[in-house]
Amino acid sequence: MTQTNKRGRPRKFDEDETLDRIMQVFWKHGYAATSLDQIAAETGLNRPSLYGAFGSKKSMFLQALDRFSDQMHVHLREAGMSAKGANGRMKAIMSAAIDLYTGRTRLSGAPYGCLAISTLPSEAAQDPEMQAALEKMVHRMDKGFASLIRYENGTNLTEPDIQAKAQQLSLVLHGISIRARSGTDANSLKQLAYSAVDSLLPVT
Amino acid sequence: MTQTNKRGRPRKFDEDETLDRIMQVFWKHGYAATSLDQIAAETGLNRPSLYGAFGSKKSMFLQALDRFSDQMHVHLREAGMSAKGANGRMKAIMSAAIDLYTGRTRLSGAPYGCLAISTLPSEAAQDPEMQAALEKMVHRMDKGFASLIRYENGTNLTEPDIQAKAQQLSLVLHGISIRARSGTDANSLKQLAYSAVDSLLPVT
DNA sequence: GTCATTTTATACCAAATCGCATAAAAACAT
DNA sequence: ATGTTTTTATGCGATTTGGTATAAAATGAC
Repeated sequence: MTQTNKRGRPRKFDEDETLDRIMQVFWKHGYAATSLDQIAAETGLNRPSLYGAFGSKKSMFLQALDRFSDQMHVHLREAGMSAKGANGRMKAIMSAAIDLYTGRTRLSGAPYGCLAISTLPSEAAQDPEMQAALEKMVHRMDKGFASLIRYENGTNLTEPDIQAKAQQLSLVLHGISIRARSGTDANSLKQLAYSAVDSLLPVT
Repeated sequence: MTQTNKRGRPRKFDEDETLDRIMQVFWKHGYAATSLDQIAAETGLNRPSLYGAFGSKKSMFLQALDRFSDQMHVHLREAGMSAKGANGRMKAIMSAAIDLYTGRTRLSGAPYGCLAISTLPSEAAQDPEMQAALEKMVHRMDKGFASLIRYENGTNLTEPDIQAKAQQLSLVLHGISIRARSGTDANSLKQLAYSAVDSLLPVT
């Protein structure tokens, strides 16, 4: 056991809660348009404290993104558990994602779409780290969908087919996050998503 | 006929060519991360000239976006003409869009995805004009796909079905533009797109 | 209590930002 | 030529940017 004795002046803020607030600011305004002053105002901290806890602006953003990714995948995984069969589980996941994108969860307070899809593309072309982060997010979703299909599949689909279907579903969800950001309501999005799931993973 | 006599000092630059260059800068860096100095350097003009010709930064961006939208739709329409049947035409359109997204056309010099999908989402939540522009881009694509399906359809699909299919295809293409921006190569994207088209518009 | 350590708060800095004021330059009208 | 009009070029200027230096404050160690 490492000693966890706190030396020096104690922090006035909770790191996770602060990172949640940071996430919200980036989620709304994107990366470039967010200033450290905005973040300071929203978190109640001042810039030196922010820098001490999370490093540079980019480092802060990437940490918020990781946190978003983890929380989103927990959220979707839980939703997937609540139904049966590939078709049903995928619809539940789509529904949960759309709730997230349209501001109907505790994680998302407003219809800001997907943090990654809404903010990373504008940075990806000028910053390899941002591009890598985008690629990682996309691949993580691909892998998650593939493993669900693989698990629920009655050996009907070959592995390449599984991968292809998973990518198709990711495509659809990314497109849906764009539409959520453009103002489309949750019900319309769910109709779209369900019909996409039905055509890709028909009920057996 | 209004007299088109040019009064005053003649311009040293071509407006369309300059707008093309402006478009490239926004395409690569997004809206917020692009500075007027960058644009000035890239176009060879100085800021007052830019302002005189195109107005504010946002006005410049929206004009570049309109130009992109028009040129893209010409590009896709031409591609659609080159094939027969709903399935074939849609595949040709997808292929042309992917060429555009991956920097394989004269319009796009690099694999920067779609100007609209790569840059607008990050601005949409804080600026209603940007959100409206994003919505307009999405709807324009929906309408284009719907009219193609409607035209090629042998009265098999009802109008709501046509709209739904069109939106599905838009979803797919938006997702593909995200992947293009994340670095996926053109061939992989085309495989994805073709298989999506086959499942949504099967050959009769 | 005194020292070491860590966080906070204020203030600063150099660079970059958008927009515009001002004046020179280049054309046409008369 | 002289004046009018439009574009160019230089440069200002107030604001904002990300990051940090400095010092005060708050804790534990001894």
